[in-house]
Amino acid sequence: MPRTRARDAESKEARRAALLSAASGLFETQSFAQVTMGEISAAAGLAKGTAYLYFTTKEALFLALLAQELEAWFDVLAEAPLRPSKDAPDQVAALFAETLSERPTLVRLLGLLHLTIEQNVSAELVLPFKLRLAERMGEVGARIEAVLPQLSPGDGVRLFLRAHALVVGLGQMSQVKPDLDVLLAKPELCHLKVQWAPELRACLAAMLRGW
Amino acid sequence: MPRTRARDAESKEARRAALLSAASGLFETQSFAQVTMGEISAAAGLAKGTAYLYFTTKEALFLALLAQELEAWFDVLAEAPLRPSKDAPDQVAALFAETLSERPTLVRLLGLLHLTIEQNVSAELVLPFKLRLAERMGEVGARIEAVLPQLSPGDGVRLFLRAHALVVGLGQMSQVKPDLDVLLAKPELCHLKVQWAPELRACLAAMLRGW
Amino acid sequence: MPRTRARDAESKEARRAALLSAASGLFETQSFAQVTMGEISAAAGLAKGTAYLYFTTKEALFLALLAQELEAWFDVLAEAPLRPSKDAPDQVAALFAETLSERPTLVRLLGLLHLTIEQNVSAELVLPFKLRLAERMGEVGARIEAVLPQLSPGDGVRLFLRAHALVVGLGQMSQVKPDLDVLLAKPELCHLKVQWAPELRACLAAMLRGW
Amino acid sequence: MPRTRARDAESKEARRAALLSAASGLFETQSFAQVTMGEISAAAGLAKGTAYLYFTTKEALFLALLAQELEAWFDVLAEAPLRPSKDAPDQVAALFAETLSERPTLVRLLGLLHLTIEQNVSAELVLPFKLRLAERMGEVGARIEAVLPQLSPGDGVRLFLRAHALVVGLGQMSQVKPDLDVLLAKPELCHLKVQWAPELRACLAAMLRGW
DNA sequence: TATGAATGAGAATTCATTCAT
DNA sequence: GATGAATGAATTCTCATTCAT
Repeated sequence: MPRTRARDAESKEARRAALLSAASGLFETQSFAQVTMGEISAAAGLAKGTAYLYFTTKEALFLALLAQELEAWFDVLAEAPLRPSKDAPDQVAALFAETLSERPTLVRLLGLLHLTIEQNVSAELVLPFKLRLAERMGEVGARIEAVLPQLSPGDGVRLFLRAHALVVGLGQMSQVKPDLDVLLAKPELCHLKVQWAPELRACLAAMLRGW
Repeated sequence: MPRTRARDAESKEARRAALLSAASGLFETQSFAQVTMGEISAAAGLAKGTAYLYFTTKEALFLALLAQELEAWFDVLAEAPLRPSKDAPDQVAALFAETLSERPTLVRLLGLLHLTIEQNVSAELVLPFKLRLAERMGEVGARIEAVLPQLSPGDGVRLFLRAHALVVGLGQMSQVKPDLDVLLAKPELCHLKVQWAPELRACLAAMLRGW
Repeated sequence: MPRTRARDAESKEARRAALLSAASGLFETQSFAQVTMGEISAAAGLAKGTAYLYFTTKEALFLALLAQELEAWFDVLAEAPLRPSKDAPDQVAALFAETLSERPTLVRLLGLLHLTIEQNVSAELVLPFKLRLAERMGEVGARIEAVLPQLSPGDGVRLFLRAHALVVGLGQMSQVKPDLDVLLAKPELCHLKVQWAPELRACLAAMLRGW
Repeated sequence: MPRTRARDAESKEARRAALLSAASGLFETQSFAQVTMGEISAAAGLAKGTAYLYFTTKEALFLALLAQELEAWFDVLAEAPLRPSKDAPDQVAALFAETLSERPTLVRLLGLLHLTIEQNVSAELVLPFKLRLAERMGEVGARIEAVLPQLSPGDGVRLFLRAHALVVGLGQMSQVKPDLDVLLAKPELCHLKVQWAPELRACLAAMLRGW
């Protein structure tokens, strides 16, 4: 165990990253409630209390993780090829659906943001997160506005918010208990089944076409 | 204490209704986790154990409450005037947004359905709920299909599912902590504010127009 | 369901027997705590409250069951061939071990008698049970005394009490959790394994030889 | 509240011992079920949760208490004077009966071992307990084998197991409810009375004589 | 900075028993 | 005699967070 003390900013940042990485790994196979601060610390090679030197609460830690994941996602969106065309709505919708499908952790964290994370983190901590989020949504949103003539300025950000809502809502609907899933196979109920990615894409595409 | 016993089916139904009503009242001002079975029973004038004669679990009780609320909502939708016209998409969207705005309990229960309720209730109890839900969505969905030429058969049900996702997602986004709400007033962040009803309406209208 | 009322002593006795039989059947596969009065009543085709017309408590019901089982066991012992001989101790020990092996319900009930049953039944109810028990132990005990010269008058009853203690103690020791049973296979621990019937027989035989 | 923290192994052992001592004290006048973890912690001057830093479950705590009591008992047996003689069986029996009479807590814990403790403790925790038990039974058992020619190698351990069964069985039989105890004074029933220590001694002595 | 022992709140559920009808 | 709705007591264990060293 690193009895060594992170003195310089660099090694402190390394500790922080180790904690985030550990949390991310554990969150892949367990729910937010199941992942404990003790496990995260241990997986990062630190003592329980040490985690609290870097993150004020468990929720703050996951907020940082979400910020990291979002940053990476926006990076991808910022470089994605976008060209004005008559099927631009579908292009954009597919871009969202595909890039998010590859990021299940991000999707699950987005489902935690409002109900779990924001409710247990001080406003001072959320503020920079929100500011950065607004910045990047504005930046990438502008690129999207550029290829979709029906979007007015500011609608790019709004698209992100609507997509967020769909991601969260559809995410919940597709997490079905196995024994219930069996029942949903009945012909009367099979219409209630929701496939996350195709549904997200279809919703976004329709929404953009009709914007 | 009411040593009186609900003997006939009628008075038993009254007890059941009293419990649902008590739960509904408590749920208005508290979260699902905060409302306890003890409180519900007491509010209904019954002993703690009595609630379990009518509902196998806390989740089963709230599932029944949701079923009741949904039934009432579908009743309203089934009688709402719907006429084919070029702004039918907006009419339908407005109908959803308005009727749901008046039913905050229903909206919050919908947010509980997949993550909390269905995960803790036996499949046998969910099955009739789902069947009835499918039935009514089919019934009202058909009415909606009739006024929206772009909807194919079955799209009515799909519309309900997509609306459900939006309701849940937007519902979470609009539950903002007061201190955070203050910060969202800043000019850089005000775009992130989500007003539930107008947003739901706009999303649904756009989606239907572009269906 | 028998809405018919047991008026005469005969049909009342039939009800009583039905309850005992139901309890016995359920107790074969479940523990005392797991068997509920509701289950017993239902299995006997009666309502829950009706069981309390025949037995004042759950423990009283099981005391009656034990009395029944004991009576049958004593009947067998009373007719078992017993002949004085130099290996009479082993004969008697074998008789106990074999007849009890065939009566697992009796063995389990004996383990319940002191800790569970007698602690929750009024003394007035235990008295006739004890009197009858003393009577039969005296009766069969005398037969045993007759073939074992080392036994003085009264030692037959004492033998029963000691056998009871062994039955209970060995009974507990042979109920080992499956995962623990695996560990007991180790060479260092295999000596700790106890086989109920052979051990009971060996203990009783040695005890009688050395009486 | 003792915000003081047991830092070194020594003070941690002291905390452990304090918990065991507290549990032992409470168990003297209450049953296992009546003694709560909260009471134990409080009696040890600790918070409820702290007990779980030292023992994974309530049963694990009582298993440790039993181990401690057994260790002390075996220490006494290991140093008890044992000499071969024609009344060695009675000597050994008396040794068991007397030393156990002085240890009512040990006797009651032995009655808990199979039914309550082992059923609720992980096999990993029971294993070292069993191994140590086998070791000490072997050690003291060998001493006993040395003074009793009728015992073959391994019979010492077997003696302990049989004694355990008797201890448990007789222990239950001598825990009679006061009101029942009055009835047992009747001349027809006084034969059913069991005095724990003399009876244990007599049983063991006879068993050893007839081994 | 790092540690890790100490803290303490928090709620669903079962089932023997009763008693009004 | 039969019913069955109503009663209500009772307790473990987890884990985020703190803070003395």
